[in-house]
Amino acid sequence: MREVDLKVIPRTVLDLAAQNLRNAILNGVFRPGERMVEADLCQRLDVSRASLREALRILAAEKLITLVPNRGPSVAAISWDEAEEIYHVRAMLEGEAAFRAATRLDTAGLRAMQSALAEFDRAVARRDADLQIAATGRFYDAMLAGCGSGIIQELLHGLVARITFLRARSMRRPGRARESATELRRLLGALEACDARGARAAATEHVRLACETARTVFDDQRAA
Amino acid sequence: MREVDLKVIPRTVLDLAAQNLRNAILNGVFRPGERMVEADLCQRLDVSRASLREALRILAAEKLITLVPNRGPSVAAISWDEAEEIYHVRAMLEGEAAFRAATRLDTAGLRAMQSALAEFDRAVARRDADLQIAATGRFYDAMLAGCGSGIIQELLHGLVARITFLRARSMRRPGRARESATELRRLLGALEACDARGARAAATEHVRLACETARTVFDDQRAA
DNA sequence: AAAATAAGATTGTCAGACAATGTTGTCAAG
DNA sequence: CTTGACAACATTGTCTGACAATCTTATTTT
Repeated sequence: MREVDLKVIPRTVLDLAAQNLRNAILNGVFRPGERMVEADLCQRLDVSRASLREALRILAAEKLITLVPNRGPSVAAISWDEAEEIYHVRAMLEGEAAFRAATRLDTAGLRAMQSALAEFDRAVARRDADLQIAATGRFYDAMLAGCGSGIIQELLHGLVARITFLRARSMRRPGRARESATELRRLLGALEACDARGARAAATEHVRLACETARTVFDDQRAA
Repeated sequence: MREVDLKVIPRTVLDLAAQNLRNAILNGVFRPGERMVEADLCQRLDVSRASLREALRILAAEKLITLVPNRGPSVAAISWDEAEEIYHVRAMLEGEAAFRAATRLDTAGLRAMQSALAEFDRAVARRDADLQIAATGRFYDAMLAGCGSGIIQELLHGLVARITFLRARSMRRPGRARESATELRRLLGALEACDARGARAAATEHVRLACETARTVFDDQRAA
């Protein structure tokens, strides 16, 4: 018998509000830098101000919004320098995660990555950028889950969330998706071969290229 | 004329409450795993429940406390595996920070590190573990401030806070302080010589040794 | 002793209030 | 016409009080 997580996470109003807000921000419902008004959010999310403010604290901790006393919340606006730093650290951490995953990933983990990659390919064929992002997410989640470090997993999750914006735009860049697929395939290949160093190299290289693409995306957007 | 940060940070009740709680936890006023009662904290901190709960969200985001719905807050209890992961990631990030600092640190930064190290020596002579911790903190803060990556700085700050407990105990370990001083001196030497690789090596090695000491400390404490 | 139950404690959530602070628009002076 | 002062308005910071949902503990029953 398989142990499926029975512990049902109690979904509090607050959690839901935070989740909804998070999604809204990640999906670009609010524009970076845009100010948010508590009363307004309360109405839209249908929660009390007390609960909303707790939710805001959560998002602020995730750096998805900025909370300045007496000025209220605003959607976090990231500078390129900051984004670049994130990509850099991400490269390090993801490289390390890949390195570790190479010797720790079990069959189930590998299969999950393979299936995510297959889905990515389908998404590329269909030119569905959102699905591509989702598939990449699953691909990495599988790897991180099997890398043996909850801390790395946790840090990466936080960092990646902060550059979702750029990732989404990057995927829409012509040619980037196919390029990305090649890189992921190389990473997965290294993992399957238990080639830790190769996996690290593939992972860091992938992030490096993603960073380059993000750079042009960032500039383009700035122009507009 | 020197630019001193004029921007006075508005100190809200909530910030103060969070700060006080944070200090209390880091200083071991509460024991790991101990449950906290909101009403109780409200009285002690003299804030309303609404404000307190926001403060709790902040600490939860910092992983200093755990918040389980319907069960309230409890002081975070860390397992050795988790602590080891933190040390490992910390080694990576601090190594990278040192590497970058080697070519970016200015004279003022170096002087700050030197002065922190001097203070550390005095603390060692006096066998004042708390002062040692504080001096190490200043030492690293100076390095991180000059490493050119706010992200690394931010991540390290969060990680280190989660192992304060172990660090404090480790410093009290006979011989560890002096050993630590030697390692820091080596790191600073590399930075002064702009030897990036040497700096990285020194930094990671320092963390590695700290991790080993922490390990024995953790076990000892477990026995009691 | 184990299970069921009741009483008490604690949290989740809301509504409403008010002072402090920030924002905006108006108007007069330079 | 810009600049500054000032009033009017909007928004946030914080508190109080409340009540149902949930957890914990003590008590009773089997």
